[in-house]
Amino acid sequence: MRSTKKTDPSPSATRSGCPIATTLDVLGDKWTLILIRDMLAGKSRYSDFLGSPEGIPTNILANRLKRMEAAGLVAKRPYQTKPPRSEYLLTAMGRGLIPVLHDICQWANAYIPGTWVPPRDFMELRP
Amino acid sequence: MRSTKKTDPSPSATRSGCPIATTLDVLGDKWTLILIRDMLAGKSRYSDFLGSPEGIPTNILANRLKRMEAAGLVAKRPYQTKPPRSEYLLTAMGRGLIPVLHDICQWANAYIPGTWVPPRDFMELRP
DNA sequence: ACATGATACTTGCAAATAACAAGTGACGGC
DNA sequence: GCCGTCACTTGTTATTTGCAAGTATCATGT
Repeated sequence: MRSTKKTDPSPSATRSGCPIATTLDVLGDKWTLILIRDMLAGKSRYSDFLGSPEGIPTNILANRLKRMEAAGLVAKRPYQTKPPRSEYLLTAMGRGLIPVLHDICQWANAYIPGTWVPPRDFMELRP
Repeated sequence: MRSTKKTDPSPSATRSGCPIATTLDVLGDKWTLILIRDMLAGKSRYSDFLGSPEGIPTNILANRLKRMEAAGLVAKRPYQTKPPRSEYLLTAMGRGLIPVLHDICQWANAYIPGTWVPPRDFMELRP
């Protein structure tokens, strides 16, 4: 029998070898890229992510952090033990998405009126 | 009162003005970018999309085509009337996603082993 | 010592969404 | 008329999401 006890990190089955389909299997949802954006903007702690304007629910946040760790996008690193606390940092794989995020921003600014122009330091990030 | 009779094209509420969040509100799911990929590869008809290896369900396909049309990503154009048949073509907005798709392919090829290298003519597409 | 508060989660449950299977309507060919 | 194709729609069930509330671990104040 399958042991699906607590929060399941996710399916992790890929639908095809297509790079686009496989990528969507990893980050094809409404929250994962938001978290990567936050991490690129310097956020690293649970409460940081909760503070973002989109308002991610706590259970979704915990679940996404787990599956992002499982996927290799982020690394969880303890920064103190007394109350056990960790921070979540992007791996090279995670930072590799910077060009994708840049393109998305430019696309949104070009085609969706009302989208904010990102701060320069965000657009100057390099993998 | 709102008339939500048949297949609802979707929510269309944006969570914030962030270009990334707004973009995810439009195409942050597992199927929309797959359809855009297919259209860039020359597919334009309902049965074409059903034939892709990922196996999109028919109701999801109909729903996504509707919301993509509502979002301005695709245009539905009748190509015959006798049995009423239409094709779905990318708009400039839809083709504007080409750089995003290219970056995603390169990212997947770099970080996810086993992903196919896209055909050259796909990687040479320009918006 | 004990209550209060902060941080990082987990759990329960209702609502929304997705997947699967089957059905419908408009034709075209035989 | 009957069969098949294409483009959907309609049920029904399974999975995922969102919201509210609860829990565990410690720090700090009194």
